[in-house]
Amino acid sequence: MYHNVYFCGMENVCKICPFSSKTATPLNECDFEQLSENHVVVKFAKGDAIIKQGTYSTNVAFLRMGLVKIHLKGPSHEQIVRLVKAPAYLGLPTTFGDKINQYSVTSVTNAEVCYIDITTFRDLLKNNDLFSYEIILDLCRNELESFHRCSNRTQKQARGNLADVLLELSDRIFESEKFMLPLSQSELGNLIDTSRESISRMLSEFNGDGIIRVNGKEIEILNKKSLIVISQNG
Amino acid sequence: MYHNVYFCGMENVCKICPFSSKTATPLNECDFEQLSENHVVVKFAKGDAIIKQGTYSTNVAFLRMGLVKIHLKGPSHEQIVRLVKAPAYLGLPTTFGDKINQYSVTSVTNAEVCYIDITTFRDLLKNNDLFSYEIILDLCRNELESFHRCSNRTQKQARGNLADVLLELSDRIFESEKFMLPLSQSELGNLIDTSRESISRMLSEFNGDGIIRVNGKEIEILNKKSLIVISQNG
DNA sequence: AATGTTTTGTGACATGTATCACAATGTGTA
DNA sequence: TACACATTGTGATACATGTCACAAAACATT
Repeated sequence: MYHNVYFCGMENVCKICPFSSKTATPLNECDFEQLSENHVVVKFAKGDAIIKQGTYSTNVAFLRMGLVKIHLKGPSHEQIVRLVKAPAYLGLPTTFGDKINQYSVTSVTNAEVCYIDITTFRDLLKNNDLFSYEIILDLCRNELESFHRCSNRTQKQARGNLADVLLELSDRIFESEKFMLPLSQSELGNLIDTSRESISRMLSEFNGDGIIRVNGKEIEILNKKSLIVISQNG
Repeated sequence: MYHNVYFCGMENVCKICPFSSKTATPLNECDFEQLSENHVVVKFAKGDAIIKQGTYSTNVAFLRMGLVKIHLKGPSHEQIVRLVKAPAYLGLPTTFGDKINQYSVTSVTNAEVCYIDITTFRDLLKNNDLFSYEIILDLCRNELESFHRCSNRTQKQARGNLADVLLELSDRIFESEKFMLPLSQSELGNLIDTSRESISRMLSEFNGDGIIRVNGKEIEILNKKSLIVISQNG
């Protein structure tokens, strides 16, 4: 675990803007200056805790690089609620809520997080309509995603959910048919609400059926269509 | 099903403000005038569809009175993702997203909804920092709630989830130990991801154990402590 | 290389709950 | 009042998946 903290110069601040790649928010001169003076970048190694449930937080965290998992203590075990890929803001509910982190965020790959002073962030929201609008857009997208995820997870059975995750990793996270599993099998279990053993059995099954090829942590999707079918059959 | 549409005069507009009862947003004179000219109130009877998944929407809906359910088509059946009590905005993700409603909203009691023209609403956001801030706060709260709900629903078994819902109805929705179930048993099943039959059996069980008293749709909570224990045991 | 620790594979078994079936009861409507 | 239709109660059965147990493999550390 290493923390490499450094202050950003102007040349790095721009990395904050493309928060939503589709509709990047232009910041004006003044905004730039404010930001460059009030934020700090921290590097995290794979597995490091970026945000810890229950702790106090006074900064806004912007994930500028890497992949992280959002997880929280459930009634019976730790639950991973989603994977988040840079660029994205982390822990906004804490920023606008009671300042106590309601969930943990842990890096799944090496990651870089940019911390912005909370008052600077709020001023930015106040003075930059487009910026607030972006934040609202993002929160709305998350809400929809939560709804869909919730209805999927609870209605499908384990095979379907695992197929979903494999497709998500391939399509959205790594954008490749072949990738290294960023999570252990028990983490995958926590993500789709099933046991470690079931994950192991299902991966073997998919492998045996020629749908994927498993080689250690390396996964190659051989038959995407089958995966989609599995993911759709309840 | 009856629709009683009427335009609001100034005296009604104020009902829009207490969107978050804790931190009501003060609107200035100008805002008031804009709003009173650009919104319409519609009454819905119990069971009416307020928003229908898949339809196009150009208005912001503000639930000023009543109780509604948010539900969407899941892979195997309709799923109720949450109950929402007035006052609250409905369908914000649609407002800020692609204008196609991603979920349905149906009234569970009689309800009154105030429709605000979308551009008026956006202008309001632009010109009123506090207002945008309220919206962001609300969305953040929803995100947290979604996370917790998701981890509860998937980790607890049916008894625990039913206990949860009964407690929520008593504490948050009706604020009374005794209330009429606003949903049928199959709707309750869709809410906590279990079958209609299981709901029936569990209600009988709770009734037999003296934890609640069931009389038709009327429920009285006799032993809240037991319900809490049940809700916490996975 | 040797050793301890974490992760993975797989069998046997227990169990919560979905599903089917059908009766009973409640509710709205002509 | 009567009839159709939706809701609820309850038994019998099936099955997906959690849990336990233990071996094999992978990985890290000295």
